Amino acid sequence: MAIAQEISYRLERLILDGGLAPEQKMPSERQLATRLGVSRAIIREALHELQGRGVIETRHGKGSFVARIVPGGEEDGEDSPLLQMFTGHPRTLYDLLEVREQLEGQAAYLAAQRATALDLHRITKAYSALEQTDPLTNARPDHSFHQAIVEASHNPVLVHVLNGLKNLMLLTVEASVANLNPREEMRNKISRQHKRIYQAVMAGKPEAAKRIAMAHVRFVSDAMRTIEQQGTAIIRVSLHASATPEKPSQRA
Amino acid sequence: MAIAQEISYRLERLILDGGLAPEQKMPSERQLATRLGVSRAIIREALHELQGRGVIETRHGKGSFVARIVPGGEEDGEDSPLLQMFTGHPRTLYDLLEVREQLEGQAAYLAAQRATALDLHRITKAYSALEQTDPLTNARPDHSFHQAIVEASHNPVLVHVLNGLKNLMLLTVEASVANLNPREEMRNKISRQHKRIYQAVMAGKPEAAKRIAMAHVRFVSDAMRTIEQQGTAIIRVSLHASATPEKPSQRA
DNA sequence: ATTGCCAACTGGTCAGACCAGTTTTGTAAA
DNA sequence: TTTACAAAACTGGTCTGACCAGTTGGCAAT
Repeated sequence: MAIAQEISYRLERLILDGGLAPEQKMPSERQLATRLGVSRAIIREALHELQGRGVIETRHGKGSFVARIVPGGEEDGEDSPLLQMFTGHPRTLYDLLEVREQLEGQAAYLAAQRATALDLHRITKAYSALEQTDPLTNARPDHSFHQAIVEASHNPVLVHVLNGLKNLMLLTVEASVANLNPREEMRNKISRQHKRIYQAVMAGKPEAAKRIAMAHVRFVSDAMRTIEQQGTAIIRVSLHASATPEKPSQRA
Repeated sequence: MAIAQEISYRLERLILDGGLAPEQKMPSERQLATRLGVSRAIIREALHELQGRGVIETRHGKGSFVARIVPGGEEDGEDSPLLQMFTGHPRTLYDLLEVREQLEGQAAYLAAQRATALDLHRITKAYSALEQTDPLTNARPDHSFHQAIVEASHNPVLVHVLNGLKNLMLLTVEASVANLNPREEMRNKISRQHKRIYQAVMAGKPEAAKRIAMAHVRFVSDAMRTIEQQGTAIIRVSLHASATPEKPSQRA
């Protein structure tokens, strides 16, 4: 075992055995280094290990201190990184769409520019399915269509990011289709937008594709805003549900 | 927050977000140090933190690996097939910059539009620091400046996504500054671009800010392409591979 | 006594060196 | 040609000594 690990182990034992009480200040790094006969670098690595384990905390200029709450077991509570804020913050949805507008736009642009014959075939297939399906009952074709375009961009980063955003969106609100489609005119407009995106991509017109795709997302965003303001409750999903991490397998 | 903590945090996020799959080998300490522009000691401290947290394990002479069991109870999913290709695929870097171009542009747009007095103060502060620092020795001011603008967009999703992309980038190549700054004219151009971005945001000119910011990223991307084609040592692993276009990167 | 400054702590970061395992590789021997 | 082995060329592990950056306490000037 490396010296650093050994020392971190010894210190942890010392703390857990009560040799060092919570809140208590530990010896300085230089002292520890001298007493234990190792370099300060090693001490620092050991301390960082304890820090990562939550056993101590360190304050610049002051020293290291035994943490108040020394975990008896192992793992403690769960961390909810940042996606917590996405809970119940409707505004986040629009932030999301704001970003999506850009990325979908770029995806359409690149797709129109780079799509191979195979890509075009896939897109056509997805588009047909979209046309022939009743959007009220099934939101998947909509997703598939957009996804096909994104993948035709041949930019794996773009695919990855948009996929992440879509997953995020599912946590906040059900896909736009669920909210918008029930409205007749909305459905028509969206349908027409899809058609124009499709045509632009197939015709290899990047600028047009981008413009239309952006307008599409923007339209959806605005529409949802309007709906929300009208008091009509947007269908939101509770994020506790989960348990169904269905993942559309995409391969590039 | 100390740099070591910051790095350990970013790496952990990267792992949790699926950027690095379990069992996968992380870049070597020396590589990370170079790419992140910090000393190896810092990298080691950060890695020890992750080690203490059980996120990675390290084997002498072999390297550090993402632990099989990552989180304390999160999704265990085995899917993260995408960022695998980031290893040794330079092209991905440009895909990344392609996406960043859009998002940084939008961030600048929104910042120019929404920045509060406090935001402007922060941006100014970051910009001053950027001006007064020797970019050769420190890439942080550059990051801080861009970050300040992104945050001024008041779009948490944008902040989140761009942060993720930045983390991804540091796995591939060190921040542009390290590669570009050594070249006198590059440094001047970039410096001028920063100035123009700064001015546009401060003046509240969204369109201009967007245009300039996008051009900035595009410029960096193009510059790196040029450098790479010139064979001038861009910070990256040299590939001895002769005639093997498809390299079956095995992981196990 | 109050103020203010400096010295002596503390942790934070860096650079370069060298040791110790592991893997690749080039070459000499079979 | 194939095999074997030793030298490179990786990887992480440790050390040293320096300097930067917050914190604190004491001492001097007011």
